[in-house]
Amino acid sequence: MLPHKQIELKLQAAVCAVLPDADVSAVLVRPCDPKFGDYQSNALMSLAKARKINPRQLATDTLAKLDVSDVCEKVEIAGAGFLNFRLKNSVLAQTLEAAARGEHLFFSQAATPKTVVLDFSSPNVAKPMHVGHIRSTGIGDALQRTLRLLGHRVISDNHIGDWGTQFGKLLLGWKNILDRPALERDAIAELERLYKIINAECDANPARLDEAKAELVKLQAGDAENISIWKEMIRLSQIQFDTIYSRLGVKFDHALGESFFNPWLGEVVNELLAKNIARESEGAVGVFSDGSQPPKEDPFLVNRDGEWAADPALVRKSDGGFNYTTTDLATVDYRLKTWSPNEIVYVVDDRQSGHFKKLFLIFGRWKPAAAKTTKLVHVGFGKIMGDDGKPFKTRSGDTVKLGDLLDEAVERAYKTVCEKSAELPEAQRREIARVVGLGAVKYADLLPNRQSDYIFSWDKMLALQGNTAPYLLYAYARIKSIFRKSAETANIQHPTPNIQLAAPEELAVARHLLNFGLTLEAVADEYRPNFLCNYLFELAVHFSRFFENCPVLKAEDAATRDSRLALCDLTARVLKQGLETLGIETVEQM
RNA sequence: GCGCCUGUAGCUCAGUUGGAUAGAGCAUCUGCCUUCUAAGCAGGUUGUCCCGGGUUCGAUUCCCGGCGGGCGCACCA
Repeated sequence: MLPHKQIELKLQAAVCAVLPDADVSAVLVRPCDPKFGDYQSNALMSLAKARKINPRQLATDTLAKLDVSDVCEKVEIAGAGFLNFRLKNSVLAQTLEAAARGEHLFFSQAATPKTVVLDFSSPNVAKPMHVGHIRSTGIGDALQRTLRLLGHRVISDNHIGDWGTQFGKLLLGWKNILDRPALERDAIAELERLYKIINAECDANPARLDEAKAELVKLQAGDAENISIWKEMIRLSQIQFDTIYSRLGVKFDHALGESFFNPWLGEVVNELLAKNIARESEGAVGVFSDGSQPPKEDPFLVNRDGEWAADPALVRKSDGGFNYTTTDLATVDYRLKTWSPNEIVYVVDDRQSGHFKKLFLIFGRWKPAAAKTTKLVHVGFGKIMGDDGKPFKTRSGDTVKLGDLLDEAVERAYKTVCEKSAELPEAQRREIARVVGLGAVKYADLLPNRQSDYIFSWDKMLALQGNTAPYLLYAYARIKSIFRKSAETANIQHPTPNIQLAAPEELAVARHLLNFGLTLEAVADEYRPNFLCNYLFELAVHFSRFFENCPVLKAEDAATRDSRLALCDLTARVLKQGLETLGIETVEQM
């Protein structure tokens, strides 16, 4: 067990001894400013506050019941009632030695593994994947990797947009103005062309719109020709998705598109009607407020000119068609029945938060028992903006295609690699550029707090200094370089390492390594990969200082050298594991 | 109009149960490559945490009211 966890458990026991009825689940030990110690707990102050007792007295009483002398120096009470813990140097070294023997990598498996359905990426058939998809795909994949690393069971499901009204227009276009050679050259571009032309025609000409609707009705009725064209459009789109996902290294367990849930939509609506959760209104069927919460917080109500008016979630249109709320409900039901998850997590643009609020409330009314055991979570994120502060577009004002974006990132990285490492063979420079370019895009997307919009900047993500993927990859490559040199040198052996921490730079790296697991847990709890980005950046900074100040291969003696080699190796392993968890590859040399 | 999100250094952004003197990168200035990769390191400068109240030992964080920005508001997803 990692030292901070030992301290935490003992502290909780001590608090129990002093305050037997206290809820100690919030009594936590967190890393803190090094001037105070390695770890700190401020939980006693809030406990004391709730009980109106003197916090310093509580700290003193707790400390009397607390014996952490096996792992810590003397515990200090500071300020209004902080407890400051400083690890014994020997404990730090032992923890690192255990890691060097492969017993752990500074994190542990979750005590109670969860089953989590992760819904992310969700591109649309017949449309190019664009820059917006990087967010859902990257964040979702990082969460998938983090949860799995911590021992949770993850079912990732790509809820592809393969059904809906747009297919009426696409079918009309396919039948009338399809350019076969163009389709073979670039299927998605051709499908996009069809859609744009027909869409414009429909806007201008109601008769054309009726034709499109007729094609859609035929498709929904199972017309053989329309079904086969529709399937072909899905197949062509899937090729595009697969190409992108393979470049990004993203994998899904399932890709159950919207159409998969078609058979159950009518049933869902009937059930909602039967249970009086939904009712008819203006020919459509919708779920309305049940008055269970104050109007201000009720998403089924909207205030118009001082009056509270209904703002229902429609589940069946007046023409008999279904809405995406219906599909999402059928999807929830399927997931419950198939995987019995503890959580279903949707990694979707924040703009859809209203939809999810309604969806989750309907779920609670529709499946009250399941709602007690399964938590639905919307992990939202902001938009990507251009440097003009407006949504990120190409110069000509089009959306930026994801494939083009990745190409450009790799190309820009290639130019830099050629400047910095001209001596490396061409193929290796290409490979470095691929890893650095893709890594830079992913890292830049994961670094900001997901809920805020961020400004997309080639220069920032590939500037190769500061908090960027290239900086982290560079730190990793520098470590690997030491080991290449070490292998070249005769007479150097690395037996079971005996870790000795003396220099402040060594201690800083060592302490930071110990917090890897805490960081992973925070990422999983809050669904925030940016915590891991910042952790890895700090690790790289600590390592770079160590690298500058502490010679490894030229250390004063063999014991120091071997200890430092072990520290290098552990740093490399955490960097690699951490980057991998963000979906970013590493290179041995750059 | 109503609701949701947001406002932190010149710029781009972090800020983990409310916690100690609010941090990083960029930019800018100054040093450091016959020594393991200088895509690096060391140091200097940088703040009305939008404004005003409230809660309390303590507020960038929580509550209320303003102001500014973004987004969403019945048959698209």
